[in-house]
Amino acid sequence: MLDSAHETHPSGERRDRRPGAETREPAIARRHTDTPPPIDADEPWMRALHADSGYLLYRLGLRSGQLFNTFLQESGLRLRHYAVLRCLATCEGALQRELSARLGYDPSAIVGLVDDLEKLGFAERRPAPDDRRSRIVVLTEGGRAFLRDTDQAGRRVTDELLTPLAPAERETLHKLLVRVAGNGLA
Amino acid sequence: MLDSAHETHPSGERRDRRPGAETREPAIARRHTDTPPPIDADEPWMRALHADSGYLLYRLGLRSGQLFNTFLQESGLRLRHYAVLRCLATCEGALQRELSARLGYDPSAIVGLVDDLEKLGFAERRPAPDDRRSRIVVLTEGGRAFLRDTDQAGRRVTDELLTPLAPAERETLHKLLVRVAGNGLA
DNA sequence: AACAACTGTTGACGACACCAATTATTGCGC
DNA sequence: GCGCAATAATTGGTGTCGTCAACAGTTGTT
Repeated sequence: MLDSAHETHPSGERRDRRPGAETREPAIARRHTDTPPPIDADEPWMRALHADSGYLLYRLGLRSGQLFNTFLQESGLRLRHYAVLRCLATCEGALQRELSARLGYDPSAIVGLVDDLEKLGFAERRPAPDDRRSRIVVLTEGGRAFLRDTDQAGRRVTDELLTPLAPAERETLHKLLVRVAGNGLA
Repeated sequence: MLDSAHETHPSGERRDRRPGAETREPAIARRHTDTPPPIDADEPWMRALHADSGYLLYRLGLRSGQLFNTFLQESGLRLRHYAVLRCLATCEGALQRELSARLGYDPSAIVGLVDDLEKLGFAERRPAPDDRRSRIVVLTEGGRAFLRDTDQAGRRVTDELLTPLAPAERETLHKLLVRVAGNGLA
């Protein structure tokens, strides 16, 4: 699975982007006379949005999510299910409240996710002995097997995303991302 | 308008995350006996998902988008409107088709976005003289004024997001993000 | 016993990515 | 010139997702 996660753009005419020499190619939309070209690239507010790390992060996050989902689609899961599974794998049994806090998902979202995972036999809810409100969610053997089987393919997703980066650069990027994520959710 | 783009979390009880010492705090969900702790942190598939740059990117992108939207919310716009505006500011008149390609949004999404911008008087559609199918979208004076007025606040969004990073690190991160984004959309 | 706080749960709403279909128009081949 | 594939903008529908409000069962406190 997940060999060619490339056909994201069925019609390959989406990538007419040149790295350098941006912000200038009227070429086609250049003849609606009325307004004289008031483009002053000097004006700071006229910079491209892609020059903004925040927006870049936003777009890249989207692409990353899509990539993860295409990788997971044959298993019937989606990224958020996978996140729950991975979380369960490390904390070994967690209240839904904890999952919600750790993953940054709304408590109501956890319900559906755990429902699905239970239906697939990847996790199950158990009563918490000391608090009858809570349910403890644990990974089943099936869930463990799934994680084991898909681990390698999962790594390939990030590999694919970071293709243009050398290993050392990926490390740098990762450290920076961790720093950025650090103060808020994780 | 739009001075303090900070009151992002009305109820400040969402960020109980500590930067260091993650992945270990059973503390509460630690007593559902049945399963013996089969946690082998050695097992590679048991690493936390947050150790994955791809997932980190996904979460950070989400946070970035939220931050942008709270910054824009008083103006009635959302991030995607803002992206269109900024795109128009640099290319000065673009077919909707071009906006779609540049921003990576579906053509059908552009329609609604430009509709909204037109309603707010920030942009307008003009007929393309050589192709009556196309409409050329141009920034109005109002749109230019809006960009001028909100520019500083816009920068503050990225500043806020990258708080934990020193200026040099932000530069590094930005360069890496550009590289990653480079091969696909922008 | 009464009351506030909390857990899981359901429901609704809006934003958004995605895809299919439609209309008006263009360009091309015959 | 006439049909016909391709294209720009548009509409509509579907599914995921983030967010909030409300609710029931349960806990802890007073």
